[in-house]
Amino acid sequence: MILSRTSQYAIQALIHLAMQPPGQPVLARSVASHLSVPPAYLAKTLQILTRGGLVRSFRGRSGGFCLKEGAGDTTILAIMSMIEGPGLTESCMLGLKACEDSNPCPMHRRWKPLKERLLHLLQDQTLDVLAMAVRGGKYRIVDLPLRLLST
Amino acid sequence: MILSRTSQYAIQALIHLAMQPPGQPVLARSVASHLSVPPAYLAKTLQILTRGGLVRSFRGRSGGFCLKEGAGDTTILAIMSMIEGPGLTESCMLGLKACEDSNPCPMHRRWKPLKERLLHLLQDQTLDVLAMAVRGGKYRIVDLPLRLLST
DNA sequence: CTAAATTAAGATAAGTATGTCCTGTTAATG
DNA sequence: CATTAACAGGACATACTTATCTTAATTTAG
Repeated sequence: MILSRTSQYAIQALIHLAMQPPGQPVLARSVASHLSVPPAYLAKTLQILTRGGLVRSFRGRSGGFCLKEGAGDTTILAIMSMIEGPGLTESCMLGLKACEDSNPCPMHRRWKPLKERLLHLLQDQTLDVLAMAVRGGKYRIVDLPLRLLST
Repeated sequence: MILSRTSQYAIQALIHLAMQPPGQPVLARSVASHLSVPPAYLAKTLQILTRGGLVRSFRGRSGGFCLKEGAGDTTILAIMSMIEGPGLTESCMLGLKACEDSNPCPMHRRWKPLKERLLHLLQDQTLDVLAMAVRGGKYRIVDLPLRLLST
C-alpha cells in the first residue's frame, strides 16, 4: 500500500545486494530466487536501479549485479522516488491538490504530523542499516527462514 | 497513495452527503460536480456505497442519494475496506506475508507503531466528525472554496 | 576466434484501477 | 396511463502496473 510492489522488490533486492561480500556480482536470477519474486520482472527492476546509479551491472559470462560503492547510504524514500517518482511528500489523504496548512482538508491536521513521521522513517532507513539488521539474523527480507531456501 | 482514488472519491462524496439537510436526496451528477470528479465513475462508486449500506438511493424522478441513518459513525477505515477490501491492518512495508513480531522484516519495529497510529487515525475520523469540520468552514473537501463552484 | 553466459532493451501479455456508455428498472408528475 | 428523470447494472474503453518473452550487445572461457 505505501510502497508499490515494484518498490518492494527493489528494496528487497538492494538489501540482498548490500549483504553480499563486495566484488562478487550476483546473478539477477539468483537474487530473484532468494527473494521468491518473478525473475524476468526483477531483472527489469534491476535495470532501473542500474540506470539510477544504485547498482553496478556486469555483462557477459560471470556477470551480475553489485551494490554500487557508496550506495549503502541510500534511503528507502530515495528508492521509492526512483521507482515511483516523487509525490509522497505532497500527498493529501483525500487527494486534494491544494491541501495545505492554509487550505486544509478535514484530515489535514491529524494526517500531517503522521505523514512527517513516516517520511522521517523512510529517510532514516538506509540500505546499510537494513542490511546490517538482516545480517544480525533477527530480521528477514524473505518470508521463509533463509536456511529453508534453495540456493 | 494510502487511499486509492476511488476511496478518496467515496469519502469526499460521503462527507458531502453528510453535510446535506436530511431527507433531501442529492443527484449523483450534483455530487460529482461539487467534487469535480468524473460523474459516471462516481455513480458507480455510489452504487458500491449503497450496496455496502452507507447510503440510501432513491430511484426515479426526484431520486438521488442520502447518507443512511446512523452512517455518520462510519470510519474512514471502514470506507476504505468497503472499497478496497481489508489488508491495511496486516501490511508489511516490504510486502512480506509472514512479517510479524516473531518473524519481522528489518523495517517492522519502526513501522509497526506508525502503522498503528495510522490505523487509529483512520478509525478515529468518522463521517460526522469530518462533516462537522467542513461545516465549520475551516476545512474543505474540494480544492477550491465552495463559493466559486457552480451549483 | 568461437561458444557460452549474462545483462540491455524492446515488444508483448495479463491484470487491475479508472473511466465511459448504453439499456433496463423504478418512481414521480402531469 | 404516458412521459420523464433518476438509479442499477452490465459492457466496453483506457491507463497503469505487473509480468513474460525474444533479440541484441557484451564479456568470459576455452
